[in-house]
Amino acid sequence: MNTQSHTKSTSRSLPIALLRARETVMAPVRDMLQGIQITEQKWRILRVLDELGEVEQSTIANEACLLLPSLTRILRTMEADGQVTRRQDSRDKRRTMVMITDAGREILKVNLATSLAISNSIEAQMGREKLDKLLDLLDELQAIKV
Amino acid sequence: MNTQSHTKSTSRSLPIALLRARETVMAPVRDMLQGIQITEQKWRILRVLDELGEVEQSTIANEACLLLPSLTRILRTMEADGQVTRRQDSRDKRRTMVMITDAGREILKVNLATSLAISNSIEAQMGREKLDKLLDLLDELQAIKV
DNA sequence: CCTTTATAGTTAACATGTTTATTAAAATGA
DNA sequence: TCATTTTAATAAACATGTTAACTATAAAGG
Repeated sequence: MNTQSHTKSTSRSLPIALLRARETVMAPVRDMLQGIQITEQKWRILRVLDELGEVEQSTIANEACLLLPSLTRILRTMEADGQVTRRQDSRDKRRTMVMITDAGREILKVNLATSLAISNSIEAQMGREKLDKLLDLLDELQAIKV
Repeated sequence: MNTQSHTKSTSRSLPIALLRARETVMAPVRDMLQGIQITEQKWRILRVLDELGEVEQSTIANEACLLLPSLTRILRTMEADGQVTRRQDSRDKRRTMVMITDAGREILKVNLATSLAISNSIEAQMGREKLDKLLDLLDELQAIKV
């Protein structure tokens, strides 16, 4: 008898189930992004910036679910590659405001159709209702305090 | 109007929802593991090995949702730290068979109560029914082909 | 004011994620 | 049986994840 015979087996483990589900969803997205030398993280950042406009880095970190140290590095290369601009906030000099560039928006534009096709494929296979239910449950899970 | 005004906003993005939910679930697990110098990945590997016995690396990778190159590195340090043993399979010399050691099992044993408490806390807040529903939906999502 | 505390971001160090290439061994098939 | 293909694992290179320590600035409280 193993150590975790009193615990739930890994087959119904929530962390692993979340990881597996994410792999399934992200696989085609990564395929899409690989052709244009953009990582999954940079894609999320571009989407957040396109949606929210000029925001500080902490906001990006929160929205795109990235830690600040990672974000610092990623934005450095994105700025060097001309996908975003950064400037110090004049009122609060601790803050760095980040904005998407035309080149950054172009990346979103070019991949919009593929991105939509992926979403639609998932919805077609899962069904809109189940997908909504899943998103609701994930929201609820994310909101709890353990 | 932004580029993705025709797309779903990041707020109902499945990839980010999965990521956020995972962060919530893993935060207390990481707290638990940090005290004993074990990463989340090593914890998953120990659980899989305890559950399945001696298995080849590909099986671990599949069960613990890790890529083989990562696993190669992680097992190297786990073997050095005496948490697992590795041996070449005699029939198929390509395979490496991995087994948990007593020291590895001890790590599971020591953290069993905390691990259970975390699971119970999540279940208490979400409810068993919703949690099962969520696991079902995640299983279903993971099974689709995009 | 001035000290204390909190916040935004960066840096450093190490672990893992991810892709591509490579090696060795096993399976396939003419 | 031998060339071809597939599989298991590793290596290398670069990006990100994660924690701890640190800097600069702002906010709070006396």
